[in-house]
Amino acid sequence: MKRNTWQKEAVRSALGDAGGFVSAQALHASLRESGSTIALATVYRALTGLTDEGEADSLQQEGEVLYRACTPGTHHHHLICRRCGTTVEIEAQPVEEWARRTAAEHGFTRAEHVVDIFGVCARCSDLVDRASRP
Amino acid sequence: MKRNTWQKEAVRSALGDAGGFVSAQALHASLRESGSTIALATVYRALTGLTDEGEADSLQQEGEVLYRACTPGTHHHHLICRRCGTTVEIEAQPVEEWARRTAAEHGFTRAEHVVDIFGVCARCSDLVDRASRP
DNA sequence: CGGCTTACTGAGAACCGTTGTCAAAACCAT
DNA sequence: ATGGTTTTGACAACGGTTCTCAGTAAGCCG
Ligand SMILES: [Zn+2]
Ligand SMILES: [Zn+2]
Ligand SMILES: [Zn+2]
Ligand SMILES: [Zn+2]
Repeated sequence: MKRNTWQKEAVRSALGDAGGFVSAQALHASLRESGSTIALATVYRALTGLTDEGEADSLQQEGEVLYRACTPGTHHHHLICRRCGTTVEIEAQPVEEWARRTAAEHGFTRAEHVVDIFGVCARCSDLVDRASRP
Repeated sequence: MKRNTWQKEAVRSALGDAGGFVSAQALHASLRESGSTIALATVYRALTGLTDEGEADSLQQEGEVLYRACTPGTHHHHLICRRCGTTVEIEAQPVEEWARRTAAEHGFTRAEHVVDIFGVCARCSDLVDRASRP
């Protein structure tokens, strides 16, 4: 039987607070900073669990896996700030259809797709602009 | 000054022969099998170089980076067989526009996008079907 | 051609994110 | 409370990639 522990809850909650995509290590660090004694391996295990249960999405960037608390049960994509990780969930029916059609046209079966947009969010763009101007 | 070595040429050629996405380690293994004495680190260095010069595309899958010799100078996406790595380059103007518009709508700047379709190619689908049928 | 500079290579160590191991802790049905 | 079982924490191990550095060899110049 699956058990509930404060560690799992702490990870779920910290992931929610993060707002955007974060790495397991970053999440672990922020938990420790707020006084938690949770172990790194436990954070990894909790994140894997959340992902399996559909409560979190994950993606790979620069050799590490990033996680985010996402709306469960919905197929969606992401618009992610490269600077601060802030993320917007986006749906795009046209893209879904295009993907399905393209795969079929080339005889591919069991097709999945990866569609993500990386950019610099409004707030971060602002900060960059300000910094580069005297 | 940049120099030409048989090692770089060997990697370029092997990558071309591969046809689809392959890992640095797989490429190294296949080079050794065909008698080459090239070192693994050199394969990594050559692939990094080819990627920087736009002669190869790369993507991450399951914790490793895969490379492919791609049409240089063109923006395109990929339809990739999960089983054999066979890859088709695809262009999708509607998706390009959608990505640009979506980023702009949310105030994101310097937007890039990742759009790839993973599936099982016709040949591999065939093999799977045959195998699962008596 | 032969020498010289300097980029490149090979071998292995180091690195880093992640997963495995196992004894100790803690959850929870009874 | 008790006991069977899951989960945790500390640390070792792992796998892909990068770094280090001494030795090799491109390619320029005479
Ligand atoms: Zn931002
Ligand atoms: Zn989709
Ligand atoms: Zn295939
Ligand atoms: Zn595109």
